[in-house]
Amino acid sequence: MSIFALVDCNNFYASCERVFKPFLEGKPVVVLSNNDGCIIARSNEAKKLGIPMGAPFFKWEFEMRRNKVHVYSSNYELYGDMSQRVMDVLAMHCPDIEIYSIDEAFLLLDGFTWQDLNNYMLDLRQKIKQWVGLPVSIGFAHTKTLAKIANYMAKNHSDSGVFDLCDSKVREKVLSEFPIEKIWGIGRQLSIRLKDLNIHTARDLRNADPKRLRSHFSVVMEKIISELRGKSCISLETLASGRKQIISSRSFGKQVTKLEELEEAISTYAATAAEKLREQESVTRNITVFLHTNTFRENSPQYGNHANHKFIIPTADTRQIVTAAKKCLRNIYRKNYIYHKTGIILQNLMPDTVEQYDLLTFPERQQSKKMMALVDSINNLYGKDTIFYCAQGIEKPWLAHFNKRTPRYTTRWQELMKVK
DNA sequence: TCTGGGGTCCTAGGACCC
DNA sequence: TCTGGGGTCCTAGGACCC
Repeated sequence: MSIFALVDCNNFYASCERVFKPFLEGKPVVVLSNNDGCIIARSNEAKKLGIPMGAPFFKWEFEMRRNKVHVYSSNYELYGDMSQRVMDVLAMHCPDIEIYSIDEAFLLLDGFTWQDLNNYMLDLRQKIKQWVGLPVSIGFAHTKTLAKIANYMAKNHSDSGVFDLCDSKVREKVLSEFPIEKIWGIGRQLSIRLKDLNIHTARDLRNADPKRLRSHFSVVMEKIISELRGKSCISLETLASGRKQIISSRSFGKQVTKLEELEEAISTYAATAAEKLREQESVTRNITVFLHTNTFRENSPQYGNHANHKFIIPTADTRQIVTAAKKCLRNIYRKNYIYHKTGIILQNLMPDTVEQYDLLTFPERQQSKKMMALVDSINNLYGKDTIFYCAQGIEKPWLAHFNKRTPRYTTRWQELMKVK
């Protein structure tokens, strides 16, 4: 039987802020989303104050000030870099690693069973704390779904920060008390329907009839049951397989009504998406552009729409993608609305090596690739947006704001920490 | 003034083909 | 005048995840 570990950083964004501000240790910390809109990360102290995940900042501002909560805008560049450092340490300790999200990774420990896994994981945890400065929790078990549960236990019911769910007696006890809505893949809707069937705990679900539940729900539910039984159905996806779609969108930092501003915004997002596309060495065949007003403002007139463009020859050229995106935007733009958000989705991605040559466009395509490679290399060397497309705008009045962002200590020379 | 952003997978249903 | 059955592909929408 295989053994999977799930390594998960504790309160990742809040912990990243603490690395560079040690005085935050033991104090409540929260991190906000774009535009300082919602609370998206909380330290344990902030959780204890009852501040919920995803709550709008303005509703909690007073309460947080009263409790001296330290509030930061999100600093994705910093978090991305810190994440990379954690993943590097993990990769040094286990060759089979799947980076599942910015703060989580699965490890396949099959080759390590000759030693005491618990000690190996304790040591790994200690090294990440010492070398990167971040606290992590590690759970391990025979399937990924069980490893998720083990990780929950490590985080909430273990002093060491490591939890072993391989032992059948321990597993039986944990599953019998583990609520279904906390199981990986069971969200709000599914847990309501499962409870109607008198299934309340992970043990109840494990003991249920997989075929019957498959007909009630879907093949996903059948897999979850197998995983709970210790039969691995969800394998480790070690290859960076490349995304199947790329989205780039943001809410605006102010009210936007003019087409010109929307065009700048969509050009900016299109350029970002195209960069990501080239990074994973893909081309897109199909893009969707959407825009909409603020659905929370029920009293102002609402409008939302989307438009599609197909490329005859798949592309990763920012110029083509920006042009197509602007064309889509003009098709769906209507005057006299206050817009809140626009964005672009690149779909039907394929490797850029699979080229459908066209006798006439071949040379043009080679030029395009060279041009884009040059732009990317300049921006990689000297920093993002060293050169950019005029269509993206210069002043960008529509840009989201981050009023409480900390310096990007690890990725910008100008923002390097100063020691006095 | 102020409510995030970026993903995946599955299913149902329509269009189309033979 | 009548109109089956099987298959594929695509899209929209729902549910979930971090």
